[in-house]
Amino acid sequence: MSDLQKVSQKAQEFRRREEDILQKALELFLEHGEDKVTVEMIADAVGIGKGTIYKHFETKDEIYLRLMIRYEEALAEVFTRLNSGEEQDRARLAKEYFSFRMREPDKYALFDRLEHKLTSQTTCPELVQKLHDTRAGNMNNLVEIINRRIAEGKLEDVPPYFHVFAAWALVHGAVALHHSKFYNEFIEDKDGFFNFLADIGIRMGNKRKTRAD
Amino acid sequence: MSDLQKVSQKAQEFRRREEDILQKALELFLEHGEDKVTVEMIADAVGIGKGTIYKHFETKDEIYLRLMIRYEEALAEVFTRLNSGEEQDRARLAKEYFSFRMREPDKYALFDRLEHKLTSQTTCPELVQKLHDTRAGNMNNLVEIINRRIAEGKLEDVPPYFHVFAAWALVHGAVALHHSKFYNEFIEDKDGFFNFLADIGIRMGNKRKTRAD
Amino acid sequence: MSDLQKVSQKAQEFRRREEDILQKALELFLEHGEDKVTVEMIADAVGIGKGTIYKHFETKDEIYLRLMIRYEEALAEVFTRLNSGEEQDRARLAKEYFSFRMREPDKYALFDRLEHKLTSQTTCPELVQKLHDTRAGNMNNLVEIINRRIAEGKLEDVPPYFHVFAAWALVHGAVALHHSKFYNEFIEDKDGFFNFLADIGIRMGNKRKTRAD
Amino acid sequence: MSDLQKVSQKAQEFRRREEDILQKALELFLEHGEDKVTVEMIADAVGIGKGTIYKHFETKDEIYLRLMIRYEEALAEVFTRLNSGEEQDRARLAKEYFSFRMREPDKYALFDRLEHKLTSQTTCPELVQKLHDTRAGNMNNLVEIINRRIAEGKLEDVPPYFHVFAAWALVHGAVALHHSKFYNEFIEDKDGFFNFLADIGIRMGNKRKTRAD
DNA sequence: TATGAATGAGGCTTCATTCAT
DNA sequence: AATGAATGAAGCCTCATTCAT
Repeated sequence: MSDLQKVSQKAQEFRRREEDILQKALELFLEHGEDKVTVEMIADAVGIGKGTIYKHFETKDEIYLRLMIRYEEALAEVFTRLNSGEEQDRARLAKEYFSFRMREPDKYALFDRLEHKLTSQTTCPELVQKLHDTRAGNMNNLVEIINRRIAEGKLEDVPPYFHVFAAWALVHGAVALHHSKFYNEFIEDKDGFFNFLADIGIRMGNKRKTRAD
Repeated sequence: MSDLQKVSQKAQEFRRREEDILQKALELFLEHGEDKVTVEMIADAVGIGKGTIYKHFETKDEIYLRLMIRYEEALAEVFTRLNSGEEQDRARLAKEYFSFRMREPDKYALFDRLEHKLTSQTTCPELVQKLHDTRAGNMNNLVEIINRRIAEGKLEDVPPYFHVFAAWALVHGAVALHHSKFYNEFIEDKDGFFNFLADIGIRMGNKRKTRAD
Repeated sequence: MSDLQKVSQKAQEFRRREEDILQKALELFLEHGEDKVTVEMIADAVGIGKGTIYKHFETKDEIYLRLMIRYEEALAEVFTRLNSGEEQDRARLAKEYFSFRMREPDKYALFDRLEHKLTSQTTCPELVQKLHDTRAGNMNNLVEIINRRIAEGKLEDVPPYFHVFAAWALVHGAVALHHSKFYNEFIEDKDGFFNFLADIGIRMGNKRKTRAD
Repeated sequence: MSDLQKVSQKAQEFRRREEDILQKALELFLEHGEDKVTVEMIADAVGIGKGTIYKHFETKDEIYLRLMIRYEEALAEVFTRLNSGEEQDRARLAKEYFSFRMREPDKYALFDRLEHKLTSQTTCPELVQKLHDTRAGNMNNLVEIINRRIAEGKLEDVPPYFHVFAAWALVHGAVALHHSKFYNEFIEDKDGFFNFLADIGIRMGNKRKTRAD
């Protein structure tokens, strides 16, 4: 094997290890709550030394941020995949966006908390920037789709982000509901309820049918 | 002044101080995030010693819980006040419930985070119980109102908590939206957007008008 | 009632309260261990305010010391009572001394611990002095008795405090044994064992019978 | 030096440091009393940071327990060493046991106090277990020896632990005596006294010689 | 005199981060 | 690059003692 190959192999292993760290960190955050998870726990879970973590990430906050970015990037991937496909794929885009978020409510809630934890920080401003950029990209994708559907007369003619955020809010709320111990006790027919909710979501931005329609 | 008066005066001052602590704690939690606020900071803000805090609350967690309970109790008060009034007051109840929550989105979000922080704890189980009881009471009030409106044919005939939670979810989402730095940047016409959202909220559980209607 | 009577009655009540405090403190120390008992707990047990304790005792250490002194004084009383009586009473003195200590092993152990806790302290030096004086008095009483029995040829002719401390040591050891969880598990026939021990105690200072005797 | 060697050297140093901590802690406990010694004081004495202590011991209590176990293990070593030797070595065993305990009375008294402090605790139950196991082992060694001497007719024929605990009690008492400031003042001829005591100890379980013997 | 709210020094423990090997 | 022992700031909580009423 040539030196070049060796180097590239090492680099690859290094990146794979980064994956491992992020993956295990995420699992631990979800299982125990981010506050209870120490850097040492993560290192142990990956099977490496604590110091090694700091070869990959400057601070624990960076781990948080990287996870958030990955989440947002995974979302961008959904868009990319569907956007390059057929017409009907594009139609499914908005739906995919929300189902993506609702699929793992705990994870979503985790990122929501992390968001708050990191707002007032100045560490890694460039990562914060990247996160926002990725989100902005995803947002633009959505807005574009909404715009088309407004043009087609299928959605009420308000600024497109109205629709996006309304849907976002409903999803966000649904997620919060989903993992609230207290409220959960009340909902017996969970499937029934979430169908009801989805139904609302679908109808909610629709152009109101007047008698004249 | 009689001894009895003195005693009662002291007790009153003691309770007022408790108010002070809770009030300042809340302010600090909202300003800096609950994790960054130490017991000493709260004490300093109130202008008392660290130890005094512990005459009122056994644990920092108890401060969290007491704040949550107060919030829920304030809500219960809204119900009590309106429920004892005229018919039109009762009609406003559900609306009040949500406007109450949306009025101070940061506070609402704080309590949402605290909820998560305290779920897996066993400290002060009796306070946790109290919190849940108060909430259950508030919930029952809402359900009752919904039931009447279903009976009047104004709302779709699904289990009443479907309506409650759907609305809850939307409000929750709207709140989250409201204090998310990122999404906030996008929304220029905030009033317009929240009107749009409120509109959806109002329509969303309505009985669907079929052509036959 | 005259003013003088009132004053003396008040003084009496004050002294009775001191008794209460010491009594309850002792009970609590025995029940929970002196380290776990706070001044507030004592005040609550007596049914008075925390500050009142400090009208009677300058520090918590003083409570410790006063209890130790009372213990030693109770012992002195035994001596006084028996010493003023008949000849056979005096014969029982030494025995009484030790049975006094063994009657309440926990109490004895408590004072032993307190002794250590207070050694290096300079607070209340006059009380420490008093404690030592009382003890010295009791010791003298014992020594006197031992001297007589040596003179009668019943005990080995060594300095009298040899006998006193040897017995003291055995009693101390027996007490320690008595409340040691671990060793306790081993001793099944407790009565048998303590009889065996008492037997040794009785014989141990006896003049050794040589063949010539 | 190979990696393996490096690792083992590190591990060795780590264990040596543990020794240091325990040693210094013991010294400080003996000098100032365990209650007055803070974890920080120990760290300073060893010349390390406070946090490092907690890499070795989970709790201050664990330090206490480890010291107690070491003490008991040192005792077990005495047994092992002598038991594997000649017959006359075995004869010295019981004597060694007690001289071991009496050699450092302060240390012995310290462990006695610690015993009391830790009984009602549930922290480190497995260490408590280990302590008790080691003790039980030592106890069995002693009992076995006593049994033989009873069989030889040299000791009174009572359950063997009667002898063990009687001797234990005497030693315990002697130790307590030794470090009691007060009683110490009285004993002028210390060597004479302790010889007297040892003499008693030796005789005390002996089979009583009757005239018929 | 009696009270008990207030105090704050001081203890234990945690854990993100550093750094020598 | 990988390690993990070491660090120490910082947090929570306790409680003997004080003092104004």
